[in-house]
Amino acid sequence: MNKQIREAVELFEEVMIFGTARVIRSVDNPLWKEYSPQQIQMLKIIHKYGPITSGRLADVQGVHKSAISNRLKKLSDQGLIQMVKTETDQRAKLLELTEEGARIVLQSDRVLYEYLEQLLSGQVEEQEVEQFIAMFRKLKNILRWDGE
Amino acid sequence: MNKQIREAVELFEEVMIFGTARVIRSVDNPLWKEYSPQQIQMLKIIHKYGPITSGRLADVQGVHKSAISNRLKKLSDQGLIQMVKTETDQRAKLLELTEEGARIVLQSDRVLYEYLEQLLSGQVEEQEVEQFIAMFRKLKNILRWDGE
DNA sequence: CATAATAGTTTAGGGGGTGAACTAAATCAA
DNA sequence: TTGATTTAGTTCACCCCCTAAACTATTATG
Repeated sequence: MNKQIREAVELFEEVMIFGTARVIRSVDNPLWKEYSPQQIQMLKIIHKYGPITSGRLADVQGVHKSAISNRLKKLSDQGLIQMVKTETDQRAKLLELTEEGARIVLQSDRVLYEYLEQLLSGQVEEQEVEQFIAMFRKLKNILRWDGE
Repeated sequence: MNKQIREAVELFEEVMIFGTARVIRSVDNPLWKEYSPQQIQMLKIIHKYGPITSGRLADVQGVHKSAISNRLKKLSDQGLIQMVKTETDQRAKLLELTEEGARIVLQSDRVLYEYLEQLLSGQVEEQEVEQFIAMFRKLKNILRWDGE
């Protein structure tokens, strides 16, 4: 089996699978202590895709509906998400962010931005950032989780 | 704030933080159903660094000793890990893989290899693999979790 | 109208993690 | 040497994540 590919696989595992978890744990910010990455992701998805149903959220996050149900309860208890009435389907619940929820999303963007900036400062060339973007765009497309 | 960096941060988040979890969940293989990524990682670390103590494992995996204790119990119950006597320090427990444990490590390498191969087949140029390796080597160094 | 499909919730069970309390062994120091 | 302190690991309480199956309520369909 191709030696080069072997190294790629190993790096993929070390950086993506094992490394990511460490990075997340090492971000030292109250916002990340208070909300899990999955909760933040849920807020971001709602922020981006406007009023959205639980079911759709489950598809986008790639988990079962029950996982969303659970998160929803926690986040709406904290006043970050609110329900909107649906005229059409009485079963569906449309979710949207409260102002506080939107604030958290913006704040979390800043936190990650600052963390990465500090992590990368002086380590990366302008040109490497371009390469990084190109490669990660590609990765995103390849991994293109089928749930769209 | 720099638009290019903003995109890099967003891609980092989408691919690394959110994407990785999806990839892991979507690997459809009995081995990955039976053992968690953290369990696999623990086996690999023991495989690579020979007889090793719990404490050292906690450092390498970047978690508390109690998390390791828990995993250790599960994995040794399944006969993948065994204890070696230490002559020097009676408190320390040196861990090593059983033959079955070593088998699992090799098998798990194959599973990931095959999964990625199938995922990337026809999507990636030879040259891109080189770029990928270069960039991930760099990422690995930058993220260089301090626990060595 | 009765049956089937769909949206969400709930519950049980297993994975991950932290932090503090606790045992036992090793070290240090008076 | 002995008493205090540090160190290696375990255990426990508590939280998050997830799946899968059972269950309600509403909508669609034959």
